[in-house]
This record gives sequence, C-alpha cells and structure tokens, in this order.
Amino acid sequence: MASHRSSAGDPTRTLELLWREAAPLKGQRGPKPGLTVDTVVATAVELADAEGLDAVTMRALAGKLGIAPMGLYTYVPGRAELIDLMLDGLYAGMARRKPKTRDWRARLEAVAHDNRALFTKHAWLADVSTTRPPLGPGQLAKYEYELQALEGAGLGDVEQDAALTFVLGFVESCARAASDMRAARLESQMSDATWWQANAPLLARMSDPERYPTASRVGTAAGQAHGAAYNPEHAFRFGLERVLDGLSALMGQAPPPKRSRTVARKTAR
Amino acid sequence: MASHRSSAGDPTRTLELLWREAAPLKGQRGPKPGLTVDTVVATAVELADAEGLDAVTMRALAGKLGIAPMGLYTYVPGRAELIDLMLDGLYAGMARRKPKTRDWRARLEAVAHDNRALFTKHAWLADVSTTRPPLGPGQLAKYEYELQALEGAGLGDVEQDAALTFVLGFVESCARAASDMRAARLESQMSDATWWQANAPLLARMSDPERYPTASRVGTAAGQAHGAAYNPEHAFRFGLERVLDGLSALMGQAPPPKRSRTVARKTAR
DNA sequence: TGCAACTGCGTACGTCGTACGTAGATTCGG
DNA sequence: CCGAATCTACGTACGACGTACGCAGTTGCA
Repeated sequence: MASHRSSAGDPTRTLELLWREAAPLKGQRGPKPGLTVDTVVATAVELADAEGLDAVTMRALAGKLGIAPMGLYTYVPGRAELIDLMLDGLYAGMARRKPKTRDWRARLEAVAHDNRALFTKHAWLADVSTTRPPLGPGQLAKYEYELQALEGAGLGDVEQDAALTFVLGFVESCARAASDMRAARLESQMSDATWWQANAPLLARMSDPERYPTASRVGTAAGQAHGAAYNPEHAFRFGLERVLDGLSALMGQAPPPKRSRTVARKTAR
Repeated sequence: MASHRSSAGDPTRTLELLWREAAPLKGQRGPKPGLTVDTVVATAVELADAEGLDAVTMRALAGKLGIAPMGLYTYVPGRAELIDLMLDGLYAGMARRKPKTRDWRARLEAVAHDNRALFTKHAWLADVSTTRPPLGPGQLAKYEYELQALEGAGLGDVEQDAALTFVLGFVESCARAASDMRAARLESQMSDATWWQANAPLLARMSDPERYPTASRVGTAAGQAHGAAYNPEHAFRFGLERVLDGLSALMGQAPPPKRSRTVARKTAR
C-alpha cells in the first residue's frame, strides 16, 4: 500500500464532499449520524501524522473513532476519497500571510518554504499525489494565494500557471526524496554511517575508480560534504536557488547578487 | 499498493543480488534452478510495461513464468527487492551515446530527455522511488555517464552532484505528474473534456471569480491553452528551460539567446 | 551407492479494502 | 398519534495481497 489515486467512484460525489455540499436538504429520516465528515478527516490526519499513511487503515481509523470499520463508509465513499479530503483540509488550513514585499522572488521563496513546511509537518504528504488532486476549496484557495506571488512580475497568464506548477513540483520532489531517505533509514534499522560501513567493502570492490572515475570522485566529495548519499536540506536550498534563478531569466532579469553562493571550485582528487 | 520501498530484509543481500554476486561457489547440490534472476526480472518488467506496477503481483509473475508463487522467493528475497532489480536493470540498459557537443547545456538537455524517454517507455517507473535506490551496477553506470555531462562546466564536485540531482528530480517530478494524470483519466473513464463538462457547473458555482480572481483568470487561460488542467508536455518543456537557465546562472553565464521562448504577455480579462 | 545438502513448491496465515444484507432508529403522512 | 417509509450503522464475508514455514524430492560428493 502507501498509495492513493482518487475517487474510483463517482467524481461528482467527491466534489460535493470536498465542498461539503452533501445534501441534508432531503427527508433526513433515520438515526442522526454520530460523527461528521470533518471529525473523520481530522482524526485521519492525526493518525497519519502519528504513524504514517499506511497506518490509516479503515479499521484503524474506525477503531480510533469508536465505530465499526464499515461505519466509515457512511461518511466517506472510500479510502481514496478520504485521502483527498485530508489533503484539501490541510491546504485549507495553510496560513496565508499578506505579502509584505514587492519582490516577486521573495514572495515565491516564501511560498516554497510554506509548502516545504507543510511536507515537514505532515510527512505522509510525500506519499500522496499532490499534483492532481480533485479541485476542493482548500486547493483553490491555495492556488489563488500562491498565484498572487507571481502577479505583477510580467508573466503571461499561462506562464504564471506554469511557473507556479514548476516551483511546487520542485518542492514536492524534494519532500519525496527526503521521505524516501527517512523510510530507508527506518527500514534498514541503521544509521547512514553504519550502513556505509557495512557495505563499503562490497561497493568498493564493485565500483572501481578506474571504470567510474567521475562517479567515485564526485560521489565521494558529495558524500563527505553531506555525511550521507543525499542531503535533503542541501538539495532544497541548492535547488530553490536554481529554480528562482531560472524564473528570473524568464522575466529578463539578471539573478540577484549572489548571496549564499559557494564559489565553484574543483576538488582535487 | 503501487508502492515500493526497498529491501526490508538484509540490504547486503540486495546488493549482492544487484551485482549478481550470488555465490555459486559452494556445493551446488540439489536441483538446478530452472530460471535465472535475469529471466525473472525481465519478465517482471514486461508485465509492468503491459499492465502497470500493480499488476506485478508475486502470483501473477510466477504464473507468467510457469512456476508456483513461492518459487519466486528462490530467486528474489521479496517484492521490494524485485523492483530494485527491475529499476537497476533498466538503468543498465540505457543508451550511453558519446557526447558530441562541448556545450554542457546541450549535454544536460540530452540527459533530461533520455530520462524522460525512460519514464515514457516504462510508465510504472513513476510509481517507484527512483531517488534512493540501492547502488547497483546500472545506477552507478548511469551516475557516471550523466555526471560527465557536467564535467568541465566549472562546477565543484559537490555542486556537480547537486546539479544532477536537481535535473533528475525535475524529470521525475514531471513524469509522476504525467502518470497521475493518465491514471486519473483511466479511472474516471472519461476524457478531460467530458469530466470538465460534467463538473463545470458545480465548480463554477463554488469558485466564483470575485473570491478567486487570480485563480479563475489564470486557471481559465491555462486550461484553454492546454486543453486540460495540466499539460505534461508543456510543463516539461517549460520547466526544463528554467532548470537549465537556473544552472546557467550558477555558472555565471547568461542564459542563451531565447530560442523558443514565448513572449511574456498579459492576457486581458 | 548411500547420504547429506539444498532446491522448488504447496499450504496457510494475517493483512488489507470494501460489497452486501440486515436491524433498528427516526421522521413523515394520515 | 400511529403506521409506514426511509435512512443509518454495522456485522459478516469475500477476494485480493505478500510471504512464513515445512516438506519432499533431486542432486553432487564420499
């Protein structure tokens, strides 16, 4: 498991659910529902935060809510739709500060950091397809807010959308990589250092520097610099700088004076 | 399902398997294995290509190979390791042309396109964590080859690694988005146009242009330009240009004379 | 030729999501 | 105010899945 995809069932039903348009207009006979959709979704988020998305089984969630497993299907058509609701709920709850700067780059940087913070707070988000979730109120509000970071930067509408997609895709990509690393570490039950120590001999025998000169030089340098094969924090900082520079170029501006840029320097081998 | 994660078991065992170092040195009594690891992996790839990663069930694969489900565990420790092997096999089989240009940008662009082609040919790759696969021969050869695209561009070793990770992450991100779209379309059993037609009324009622002015303006423009909410092809072209421009800035070069760049232009509302 | 090692495989267990049917609670029509 | 219509909550059960475990049979070596 660990995956998602949305509404195998009626997509319109999902949309109604997202916008909380479930029709309570009709007769309303029978027993009153003891719970609300919001309670269910909120509890699911709690569970996912605490134990990961895989732990959000219909049984486990029902147990936490004190109802029978099948009782969940009263509120939610299925697991996929539940996850859609969780995602949109999180989006809806994101802080939307009034942008205080006229610099689009700073605004967009803030957007990237906000998104990254969400992935950090809810690690299970990396296991969800955030690219194409059904259009809920949270998603829409988020889109509106984030687009405004690019308003007035001289981009056409289509480019504005593409630029935002680009930035968000980058952040998600980083988050997923970070999550993969975390999962790998948990599974292997050993720290990066231990793993390296255990497998270095085998790897050294395989990957001889004569056949793979560049890989061993660069790989070693990167490994030593980061203390691991991959450093999420560094990858994010580095990548975000590139992303923003790339967009700067689109707007015909030169990248800003190098702030934290390390001097390019060849490591001797 | 639809997910991955690697070797819950002994990681060293996985490494030996990747490098095909399974010890046939010892006694070798008992019946000879009727199959080889390579056959198993190749068949699994065929199956995944044809019906997706979810279809690569231990049972289904065993059936295709004409053995009992549990017989697979003779060759492979488990499903996760099988997927690792599939991935590394694909990497090993990637074409590695001799770079014919001295222009790092063209070389890196080629790397991006090659990777994209792999994702296109094997759509199930988007469901696999390609960020941190165990270090196999294919992965290593790929790393070596792709790093060479950045050699001589004036980057330090650590930056070289970061730049490659950045580019590959971008390609994977695009591939995943494209795959998500495809899956959504398949599931909903209707074309994008039909979906839009069915849900436009509800969405229009919800997302009124007064509350979400930017979103509706930009969203409409993008939707009309692409004929859908998201256009993978456009996202890739646009993003790759930004990625390369961003790296250009790092190297202190100006981005190249605009080739296919559309003129930034505000769409009137 | 016997024996011990090692392979291939069958059975079975514990998960999961969820289809389906039933019983009971609730409100509406008269 | 009461029967009937109707909706909710829930229990049982099914068919997937990955894979632990143990047995039987085949093979190489002494």
